[in-house]
Amino acid sequence: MREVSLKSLSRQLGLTEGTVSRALNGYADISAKTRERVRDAADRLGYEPNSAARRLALGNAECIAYVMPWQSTHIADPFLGELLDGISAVLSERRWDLSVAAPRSQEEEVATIERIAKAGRANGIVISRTLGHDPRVETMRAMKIPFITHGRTTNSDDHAWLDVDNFEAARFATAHLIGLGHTRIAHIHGPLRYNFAAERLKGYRHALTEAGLATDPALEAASETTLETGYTAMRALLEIADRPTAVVCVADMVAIGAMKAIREAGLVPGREISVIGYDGIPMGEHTHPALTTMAQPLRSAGSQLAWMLMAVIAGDDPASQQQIIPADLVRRQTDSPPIRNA
Amino acid sequence: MREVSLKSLSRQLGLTEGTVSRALNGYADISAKTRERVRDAADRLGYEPNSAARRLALGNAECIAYVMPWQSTHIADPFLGELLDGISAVLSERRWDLSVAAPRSQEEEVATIERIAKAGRANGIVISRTLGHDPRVETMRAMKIPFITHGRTTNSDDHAWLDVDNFEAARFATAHLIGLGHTRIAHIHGPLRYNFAAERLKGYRHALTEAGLATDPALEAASETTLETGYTAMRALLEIADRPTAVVCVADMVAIGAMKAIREAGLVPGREISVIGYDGIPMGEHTHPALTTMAQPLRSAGSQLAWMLMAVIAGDDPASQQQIIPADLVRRQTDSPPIRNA
DNA sequence: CTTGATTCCGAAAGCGCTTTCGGAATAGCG
DNA sequence: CGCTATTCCGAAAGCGCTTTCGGAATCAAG
Repeated sequence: MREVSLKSLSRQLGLTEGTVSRALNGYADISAKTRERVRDAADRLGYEPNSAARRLALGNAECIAYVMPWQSTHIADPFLGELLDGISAVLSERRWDLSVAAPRSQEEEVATIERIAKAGRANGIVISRTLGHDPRVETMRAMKIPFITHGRTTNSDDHAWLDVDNFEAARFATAHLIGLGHTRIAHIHGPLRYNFAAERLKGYRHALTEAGLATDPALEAASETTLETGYTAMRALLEIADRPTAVVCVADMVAIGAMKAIREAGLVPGREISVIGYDGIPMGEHTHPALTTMAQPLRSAGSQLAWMLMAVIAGDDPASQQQIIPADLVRRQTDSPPIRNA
Repeated sequence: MREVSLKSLSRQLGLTEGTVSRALNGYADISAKTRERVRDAADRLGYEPNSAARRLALGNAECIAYVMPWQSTHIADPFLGELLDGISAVLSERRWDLSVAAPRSQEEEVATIERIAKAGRANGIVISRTLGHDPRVETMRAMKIPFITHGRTTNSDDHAWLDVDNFEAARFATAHLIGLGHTRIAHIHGPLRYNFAAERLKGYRHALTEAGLATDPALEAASETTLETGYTAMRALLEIADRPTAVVCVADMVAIGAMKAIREAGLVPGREISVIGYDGIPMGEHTHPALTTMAQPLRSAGSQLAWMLMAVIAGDDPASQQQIIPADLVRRQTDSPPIRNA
């Protein structure tokens, strides 16, 4: 059960290594007959070219890297699996590899990217959870390595990205609540260094202004994208004088936390206080009451990202690989007209 | 801004490639002075050895692969991030890579493993969610590639694994309910092809027998590890003649689904029917009432797996790299003595 | 049957690195 | 001061594959 190499294969066939290699790689200067013969033997013996050797000879890593956002490694990201699955799906068609790195600090994030680029470990990089100003993007630009971001930055004109229309999603959710008759609408936003959080805040404000309503700093609460912090933020919002009758949340988990706070205050989400989440996580269907949310179709995000990055690697203009996807309002039970009290 | 290679580096230093390489790799036959000089230059120019070349020369992939379980890619695995993070953490210390593959069927799972092994793409493989009889394990054994499994199979004596004591966890949870006075205790189990599900079922049954209680097929319901199927399973359990007063669930998500069914039946989880989950997901703290569960410490599972696999790769006997971790009962609000009615 | 165009394969170089080996320069010893 | 150890580096081979190039064999055409 020796390792089957090109050498052993070729010797067994009475051919040269070069010939066998060309036969396997479909070169035209190999007769159909011997090509067949070679391929049969390769299949039969289970020959698989050594990846390091192939990569070296080709000068091609045949690999793309996903660099995890370090800040979100602790909070369980329910989408990570789907994302990797999607990326891997398109890569495996070409027999490329997916390599993932999990940096432990912002410095390491940048260092990791630099090393990947310098060592030629990957043909391209994908990152997610972009910041408004993102050092990772700067680094990848400087390294001149093809890349795509899941989420934009404030300066994303020249690179490839896939992003949800965060501004519009928050604007739409807020406008929806206004349409129901709400005028005191709060917003629990995420960390504003994240571009998506900043955009959603803008969208929220825009909807208010658009409707002739004043924005009120007291109605804007900060939170991480976790249940706990959403809970805390909502508790604060419940204490202000002129309590909001609705709240737009930066994420479903935050909304679930907010609902908990609302219930604890003796109120019912969707009655005294409407709640709209964002993400469309499965759990949202099963909360009490079921959570109304802005759902984003991320089933395909991974493969989409991979396709686009492949195009960039193939030489396409990165600026041509930019795609925006809409989020859709999924009405369940937490949005309703405000209760007219007394 | 040329790529900095060993050649360019050595030329700049007036040394041979071999000398520079040895200096960088800490060989003793290089004077301290030139070693210093070489390292300075390497740092300054940001030299990073080309990974393909290094791997080829070394005959070492410096990489381990994580092959995702294909069945669970669809259900969002909240632990995936932590797992990869943990693995990556120990690998990055040695500057090894983590490559992840996402097969799309059972055949592909095996084929993926074979290709990784034959192409020498990784020094070792880690898989999770083992089945009682797992073809992946067979394949890795046949390929003679070092590997570790997260979870045992029915035949795990000779390979490395890290696993929770599933039998004991379920036994303990059930015994705990018996201790509270319950005698009609149901179990919602997972797909029994999964070893963990089979083990937990055994533990549940053992606890009953141990206490002199009869096992009752009517009290055993099947489910996937999802909220929806847990809900469905519980609804069925609520319909049987002599309704259970407690239920042990194979997973927290299942328990949450069960709680939903219980509430919908006009009952209160933890009062009319006690519920014990398994996993210890954060969400469990925030359900109503808060879910009692058997929590497993998986924070460190990833790095643990990586350490153990590294040991096997280094030549340790795989049978010496087997570790069992206990699950702990976290009492919250869904376990209480049965209500004595009438 | 000769010439030129094709078809098909062997030979060899090279991808960028590591490592073994041998030899020049230096140091240590009597 | 001569000789054997030692220190330190250059030279070269090799990792397993791909690809370019050239040439022998086969073919078609004159």
